[in-house]
This record gives sequence, C-alpha cells and structure tokens, in this order.
Amino acid sequence: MATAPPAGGHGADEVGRRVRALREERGLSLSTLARLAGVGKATLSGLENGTRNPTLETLYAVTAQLGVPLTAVLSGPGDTPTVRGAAVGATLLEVFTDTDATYELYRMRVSPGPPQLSPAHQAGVTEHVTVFSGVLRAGPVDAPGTAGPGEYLRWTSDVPHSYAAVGDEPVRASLLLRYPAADHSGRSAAGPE
Amino acid sequence: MATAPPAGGHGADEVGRRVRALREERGLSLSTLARLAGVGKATLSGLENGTRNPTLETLYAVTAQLGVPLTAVLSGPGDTPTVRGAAVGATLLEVFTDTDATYELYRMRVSPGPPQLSPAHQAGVTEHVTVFSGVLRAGPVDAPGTAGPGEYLRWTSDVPHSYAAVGDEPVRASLLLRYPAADHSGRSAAGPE
DNA sequence: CCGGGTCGTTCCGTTTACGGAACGGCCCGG
DNA sequence: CCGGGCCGTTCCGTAAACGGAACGACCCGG
Repeated sequence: MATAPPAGGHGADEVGRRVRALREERGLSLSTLARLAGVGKATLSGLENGTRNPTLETLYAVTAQLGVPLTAVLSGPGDTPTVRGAAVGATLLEVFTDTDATYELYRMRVSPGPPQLSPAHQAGVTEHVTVFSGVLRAGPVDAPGTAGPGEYLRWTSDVPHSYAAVGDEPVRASLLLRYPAADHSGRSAAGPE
Repeated sequence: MATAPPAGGHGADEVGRRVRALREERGLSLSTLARLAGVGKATLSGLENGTRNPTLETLYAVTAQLGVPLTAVLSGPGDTPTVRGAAVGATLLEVFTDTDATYELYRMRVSPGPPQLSPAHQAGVTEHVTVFSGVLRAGPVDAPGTAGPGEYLRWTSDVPHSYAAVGDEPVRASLLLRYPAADHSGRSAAGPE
C-alpha cells in the first residue's frame, strides 16, 4: 500500500460519493447505470462504496455516461495551493502539452509587502505574466520590469527572479510558464536562441 | 472494452504525455519519479507510454509527487460543453457532495434572442443564479425574475423554466444547481419520465 | 579501453480490479 | 399469500495492473 498521502485520503471514497450523487440525481439505478456504461454491477458498486481502486477506463466509462467530465468527480482545482509563499499564491488552472513545449497556466495573487524570491528554473523556461489589477514588479532580480493592469511581462526564468506588488493594492494576474520539451534527438534541431 | 468511447478518445495516452511533460520539466528521471512516488518503474513507464490503464491510486501517487492536482493531467474542464441549446451554454465547473444535498456549479452564458426553455427537474431541485454581466430574465415560465450585474435569482426547478438575455448584451452568470439527497426510506423514487 | 552508474524498457510472478452469476431484500400485481 | 421483477451486495474465475528484477543502451571517469 502506498503510504498515507500527505493531505488526507486521496479521495477514493470521495469519488464514490460524487458518482453516487450524480447517479441518484438522474434517478438511475446502479444496475441501469452499470449496463449503460458497460461495466459490471460489482465494479460500480465497489466504486461507489470506495472499496475498489478503479482504473481510468472504468471511471471514464461511468462519468461519460453521466455526462460529466472526469474532473467533476475528482477533487476540484481549489484543493491545491500548488505554490505558496509569503506574498505569492498561485493556483494551477490548466496544463497544455504541445509537441515542442509544455505550458502551465496559473492564476496568481501577489500581496503587498517585501518582494518574494523564486529560485531559478530549468534552462529555456520562460514566464509570461499579464496583470489584471494592481501594479506588479517582477522578473530577474537584477533587471525586473513593472506592469500595470492590462500590461504584460516576460522573462527567462533560468535565473533567480522576484515578485512584488507596487503600492498597497494586491496584484491579480495570470502566469503562464513555458517549458521547452526535453531534447531527445540530436540537439540543436531547433537551435536555442 | 475495445469499443471506442462515443465522443473522442478518452485520452489515456494524453494523460501519459502530460505526466511525462511534467516530469521532464522538473528534470526528474523516470526511475527517480517512480521511486519517489512509490510505484514501480514498469508502472510509470507503461503509464507514460499509454500502454497501461492506471488505477486512481497509481495516478494520484504520481501527480502528488509532481505537485499537481489530479485534474491537471486529465482533460481540462473545457471539454464538456454541457450545452442545453441555442441560447444557453453552460460548463460544469465543480460538484460538491454534501450529506443532504449535491451542488453543481456551472459557468453559464446566455446569448441575446428568444427565451430558451428547460424541462422540469426532479422534485426539490433549486437553481441559484448570480449575474456577472448583462441582464438575465429567468425562472419558472409563469413567474420569471430579472437580475442585473451582481444580482441573484433563485427558484425551484421542478417546473419548466426559461432563460433569456434582456437587451443586446450577452449574459454571463454562475449557475448553482442544488439536488437534495435521494430519499432512501419509503417513497419510490421518481419513475421514468 | 574498460568498469560503474544511470537511463528507460521488458520480462515475470503476485496482487487485484474486472464482469457474470448468484444472493437476500423490497415492492407490486395476481 | 405467492410469484415476478428490480434493487444493491457478494461470490468467483479471469484478465490485467502492479512492483521487482533483469536487460541493452548510453554517458563518464579512470
């Protein structure tokens, strides 16, 4: 058995409760849903009661029949602070996987106070920040930039960088992290820079 | 099941790609991540290559070690239109399961044009709408209410009800559906429609 | 040139999630 | 009162996901 997850149970039975709730909302019996989803009654019973550890395929078959995305029965995005510091809080909203890069979209909030430092990332990683409210001063520690509402900052984050809110107002912004895909073939294919 | 899911692949290999991308972002080797997550290398290899059908427990162990929520490696919330018709579009954001009720939170958009009708739901279901922009006229067909930005509407939706945008501007709002928990004692549940 | 370390994949025996069938409980019609 | 139908759970054999070990490929340091 895997050791206990850091933050409470990993919600295997929470998933079951949500599936059962969604099923009963629709007035479906367990037997009917099992037949419609193409899974065994034993499977669905065990899933709803949390006595089984379902596979993705099983869970997808059931949620698809219920007409909800897989994410609807799993813990919502609000359960993961993802990044937490004294001044900066960020929540991972989505991950895009492209052929030559991965993008992570965060909603970010920066509270007024001293700047918060972030260590260097991998080489080639870039950060793109769009400010919605407040004034943000962020970027490499030796050359930060400033952006107000509607403005945009961009830097390569392979060096230590900092975030700070300018003035009293907290900053709300979106943060897009771009990670270039790992180089598997002969390097210099796309030639950095 | 060899049968393909009705609406596109369920993204089992898409999950693998995202996990691999997130791992490589962090500069972790497959062996290392497998050890940290407490899963076998064969398991992680098969997961990333899409040749296995992982269980929730396995997927959680891996994503937790990567520091992202489970939902980050699954198809995002944007994949389920949940559209009800021409004028109303809604996306299921989250499901809350309480002891005596289930709540479904939608982001809703109503386009200008003729009102759109929605059939009655189960008995006891209530709808709660908070308008962000535009003016919404919605509620039971015989007694609808009107709400502007920041305002709120509520009705019991066990009767046919309608949604309409007032004026030219589209309406953006949040819709909270509340389903009372099913009554397991005496009563026969709602019969087939 | 060779030995040690790590990489990711593949093989293998064990564990377990799977679907089908059987079970007791409940409701309803005859 | 009894028989049929549906409910959800439990039993059971099978298929497959699991972790550990072995494998070839690759990178370095000696």
